[in-house]
Amino acid sequence: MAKPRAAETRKRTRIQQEKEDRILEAALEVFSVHGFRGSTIDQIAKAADMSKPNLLYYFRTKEAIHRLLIGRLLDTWLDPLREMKADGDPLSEICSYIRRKLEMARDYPREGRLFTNEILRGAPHIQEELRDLKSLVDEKSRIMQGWMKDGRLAKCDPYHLIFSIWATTQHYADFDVQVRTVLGPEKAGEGRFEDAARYLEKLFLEGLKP
Amino acid sequence: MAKPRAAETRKRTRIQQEKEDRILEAALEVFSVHGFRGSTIDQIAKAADMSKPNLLYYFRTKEAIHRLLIGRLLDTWLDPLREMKADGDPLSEICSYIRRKLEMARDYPREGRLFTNEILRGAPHIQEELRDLKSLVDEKSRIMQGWMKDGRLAKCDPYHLIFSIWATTQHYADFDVQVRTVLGPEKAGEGRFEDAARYLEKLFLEGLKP
DNA sequence: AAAAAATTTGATCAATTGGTAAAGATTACA
DNA sequence: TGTAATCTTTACCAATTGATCAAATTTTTT
Repeated sequence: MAKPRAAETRKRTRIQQEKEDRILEAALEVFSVHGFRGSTIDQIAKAADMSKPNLLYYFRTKEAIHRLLIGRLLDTWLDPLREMKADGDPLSEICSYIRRKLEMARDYPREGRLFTNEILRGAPHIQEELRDLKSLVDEKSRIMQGWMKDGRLAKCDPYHLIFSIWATTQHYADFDVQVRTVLGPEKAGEGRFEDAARYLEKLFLEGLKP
Repeated sequence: MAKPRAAETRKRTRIQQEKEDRILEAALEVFSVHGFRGSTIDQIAKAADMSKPNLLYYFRTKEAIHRLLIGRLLDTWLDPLREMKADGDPLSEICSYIRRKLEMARDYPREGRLFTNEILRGAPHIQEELRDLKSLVDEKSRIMQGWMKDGRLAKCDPYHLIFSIWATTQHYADFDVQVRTVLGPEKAGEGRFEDAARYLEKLFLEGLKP
């Protein structure tokens, strides 16, 4: 072939595998901070330690990289919510959900910010996924309403309950700079996530018990 | 004068006043969605319905517009927290704080998103203001700790308590698209803010009562 | 080791972008 | 009403940016 574009080749070579990973890692770093329009291919190439044409050999366009990252993200982003099961104890189910979301904010803050960037922009690339999200939330809301009817969970709006869990946990990824500045040097260590978990657990446990 | 730049003129003319307002309004609209780097002067000029050089007659640079918006924002952003007074009833003070923050998310969502954009980017332009924020939060935290010691508020980490209020209220500005999609056509009307207020009030009231 | 395939690079391009210069149009005011 | 100050526009510039191409280099396969 005269000029193979990496993605078009049948099976992925060792180099392809490695370079693509490096590009995606670099792109996540850059996109999560500057957003799509605010990021340049040069920036990403530099972060991946390769030349711009070389990067474009693996991904035809900037958008292709972004699309792949976003797609990959949404795939795993909702797993914690999916795991919430109707046959568990309501308050424990909610607490584990909070804990899992908080772990994601701690372990994958860049993915979280990538998502927030996208939503802030009006979610132009993920309209469809947002509709999937809606049906998942609808389903889990019905579960919660069942719990409320049985008197095992305080009566409240399950949608806003879910929003409040998303908001309080995602906050530690998106507003990380602010959180660390406000906590100050002594309280801003990695222990802040445990402090947050302890506080949130108490808030939701007391706030939602029937 | 050969070529006066509007800002340098002694007193502001009628036209200056009006045009600058229009520019700032347009810039808020654009910046709050696309962030600083993602926004172009052309976009802003178009939104303000004037030519690019005309816009640049009033503000020398894109950054000057952004700086002014950010500065103006931070000035009022913390007012709700400042209003929280030690001599009120703890739970009512916290509830009013939540209500005020929620009103800001409803009435000034663009300002909220402008702020979030800035923080997501690592807050490059507001390091100083963030330190002011810290001392305000430190002060209010001490008030809350006093309340806890007196048994008028559940014992918990006051910093994370404040974070959770910021997060849950700001969420309705930043994640507006997601909120409206998930709520669906019937529940996503303006009433969603009252639903949110009702839910949050209950959560924090029950979760934080001693 | 030679041929074939895959990868990398340097030069380059067209479009966009932030910003300027200067001439022309409008407004305020004596 | 005349004129000086203010405002607006047209034309333009230099830098950046997303992307391409062909040639050079490296890796894999035979």
